[in-house]
Amino acid sequence: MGAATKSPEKTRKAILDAAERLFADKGFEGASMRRITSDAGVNIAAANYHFGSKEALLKATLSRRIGPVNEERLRLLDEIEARCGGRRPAVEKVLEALVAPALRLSRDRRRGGPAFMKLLGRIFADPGDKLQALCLEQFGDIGRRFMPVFQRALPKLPPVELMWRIHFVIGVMAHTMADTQKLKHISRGVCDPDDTEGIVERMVAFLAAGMKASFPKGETP
Amino acid sequence: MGAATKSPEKTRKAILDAAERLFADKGFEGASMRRITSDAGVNIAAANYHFGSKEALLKATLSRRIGPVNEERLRLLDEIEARCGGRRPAVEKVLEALVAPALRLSRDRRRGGPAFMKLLGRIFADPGDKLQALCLEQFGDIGRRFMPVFQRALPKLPPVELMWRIHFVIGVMAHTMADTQKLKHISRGVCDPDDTEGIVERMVAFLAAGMKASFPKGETP
DNA sequence: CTAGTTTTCAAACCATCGTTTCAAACGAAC
DNA sequence: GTTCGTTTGAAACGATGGTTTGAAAACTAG
Repeated sequence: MGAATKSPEKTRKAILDAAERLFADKGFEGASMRRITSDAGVNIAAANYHFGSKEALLKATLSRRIGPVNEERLRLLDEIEARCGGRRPAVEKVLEALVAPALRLSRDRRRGGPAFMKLLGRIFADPGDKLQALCLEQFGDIGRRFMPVFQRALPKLPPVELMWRIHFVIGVMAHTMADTQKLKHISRGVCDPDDTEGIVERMVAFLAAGMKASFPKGETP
Repeated sequence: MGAATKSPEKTRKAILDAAERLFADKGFEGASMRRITSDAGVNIAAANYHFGSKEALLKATLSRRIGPVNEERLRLLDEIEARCGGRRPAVEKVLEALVAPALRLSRDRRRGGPAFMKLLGRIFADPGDKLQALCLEQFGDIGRRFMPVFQRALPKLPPVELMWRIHFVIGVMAHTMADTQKLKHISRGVCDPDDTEGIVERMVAFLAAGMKASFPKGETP
């Protein structure tokens, strides 16, 4: 009845690591189970034995990383609300709670690093039915938790406008997360994609200004 | 020696239309030549006969639409520079020249519509080697033309910050272009993705505020 | 009309895909 | 050591992928 305690977990991890890198590089359809298991140094049947299917493997690959990130987001948000008591929270802080944990993940090479960021950005931009549903499943709670806090931080902004702006925020996040090196190439080394804290600062400054902007139909909140 | 003048162009167009829709919906790897040609109502060999390969078909699909959009972007930018003479151009106008043509394309159902926007957003978010190169090939000129105008519109913003912010702008564009219906679903119908001019207004307002924001290291331009 | 080219078609080719099978190897419990 | 559930391995399955082939069909030119 006892399970083998060492080897199975190693193969699971090896498969997840290889899947993370290959899904990020080639996309869901572009990465093959054969290449994944080959890179992981295990038999192809082991992947289906441990995860059931390719789609389930992708799901496991995402969950392994997104879980902790989302937990830290919620923790930061709790902290913000605790500190500001009844007063209205600063948009900058809320944005940072949303943006920073994901971006910081990119520096922790032991926990996924650039590969997973690329993967996340790719999944976000994928209009495929299944990946779309997977997205909502992984981020639905975050959306429901952050939305009202944003609304309290910007009480004069109509809900429609707020939704659009959060949509824009997600676009900036996804695009910045999806690519860590292209900008360095384009800017000929001027922009450093490894300066995570610098990027967080810049994103928060940019996004906060956008969130607080006066909106087409009228008043400035 | 003479070419059949009517039918071949119809098949080419049918293939391009089907490819546009399927590449957008399923991605490059996810869309099959068989499905594309089947949807187009032509034989599968016709695609390889007219375009040579799947990759060349994608390239043709992109070129057909991007050309006119980029031309209008440059036209609008010329117009802006002509009107403001030596004075510094308004960031809002420059942003609109960059953003509006692509977004307006989505309303012209005869010229591609939502399918192509989805496709473009997808290509942008794709970290694959070939698609990345294809992207730079199609948008390199636009970047080189817009960059200095943005710099003149925001003279006090250091070039590094400007590059990052343009990077953010591209993220918002790509994400908004890539998805026309998801937001409607999430917002339970509150946000209308078909209100193109409204979206342009909102994006320009949001992005202009972000571009003009004070930056971390110091002064507000 | 005929000759010659361009375009279409059904079929086949060969590779690769995700998944399954089933027997061998393994590890812990008795 | 024997037993039993867990994990791995090589091979095969059925399906689908992009691409090619060679002949029929459609067209233009003379």
